[in-house]
Amino acid sequence: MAAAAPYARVMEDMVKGREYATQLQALLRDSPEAGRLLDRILHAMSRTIDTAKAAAAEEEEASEVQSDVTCAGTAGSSKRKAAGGGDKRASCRKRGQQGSSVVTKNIKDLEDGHSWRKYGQKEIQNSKYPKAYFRCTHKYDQQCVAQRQVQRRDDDPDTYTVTYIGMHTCRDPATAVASLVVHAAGVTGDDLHHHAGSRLISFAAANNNASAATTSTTTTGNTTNQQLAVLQPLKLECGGGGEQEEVLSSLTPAGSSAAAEAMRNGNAAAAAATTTGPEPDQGDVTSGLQLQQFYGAGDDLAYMARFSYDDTFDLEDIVVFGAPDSITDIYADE
DNA sequence: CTTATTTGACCATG
DNA sequence: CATGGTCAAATAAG
Repeated sequence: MAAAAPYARVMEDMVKGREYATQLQALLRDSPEAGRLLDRILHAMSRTIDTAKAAAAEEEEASEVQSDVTCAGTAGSSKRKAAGGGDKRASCRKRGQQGSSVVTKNIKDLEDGHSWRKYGQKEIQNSKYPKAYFRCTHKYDQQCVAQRQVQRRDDDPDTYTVTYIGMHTCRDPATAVASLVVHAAGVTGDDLHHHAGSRLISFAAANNNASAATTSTTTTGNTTNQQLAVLQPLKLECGGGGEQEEVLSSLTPAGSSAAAEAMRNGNAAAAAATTTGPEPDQGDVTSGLQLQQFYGAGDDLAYMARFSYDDTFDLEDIVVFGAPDSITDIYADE
């Protein structure tokens, strides 16, 4: 820091701008159009900021964002050592490689669209708040290696420093590359709450067909409970030109769970539980599915949203097909 | 019942 | 040996 390089200034302004946009969004949340636009703005700004950060981090090891590569390789690991649970953890790091798998960022909203399972928490020296450790829910049934560490910041308890380690290799419909057709048919129209308190959305069947898939009701601590119903995907796309595996059909999670069942149905929203305690102490929140903002316009339009990864693992680039609207996620970075 | 979280103990590393 | 990361038994939640 110290030297206010042009980069720093630009970054500062960008961040400020995004912050203001976020505030504006809150004020304009009653206008779907405005909200949508703001979403786009925010998304664009976030991307710009991330890109700049990544670029800067490559040149000089900045203190905020760092990208390394974890050579997890074919780390089978996970051998249950009965008594001496010794895990040799080889961490080879390579630098300058793209497709970084370690990213840290400061965010206010812990939701990131992935389902995490907390496996530990530690008090950290010089930090007021503990650090929470998460692994992908599908670590064992799908060998997903993604991990996340969350720590509330000392200076700004409203934000968390989140470190993402490893990329998701799971096929969680909520997180993996998958296309779904959803339909914004707010049951009452009122169901389509904007992100008043929570940022969940309600989807309903695209085909009017009442065979609505499972409706997992996510109850946020508050009175907001909405239903998520996702139709079977009509089409599956691969993300980012890379050859992506098959469809989400050959999933064989060992344990028969609601999630597995839902997946079999191609239902993405299965375990969408968004726990937002009145005051999450620190990262101890397990996130579920969320398409964040969704300003569905018409009542009969069907939208197709596609999730794909960024090289930075900045999850969800939601693209909407066949609809004027676009779903964008709001990312309250930094 | 199954699955998730909590939490102290254990382990690796510098 | 201090620190941070993970395990796993107990417990909570659904």
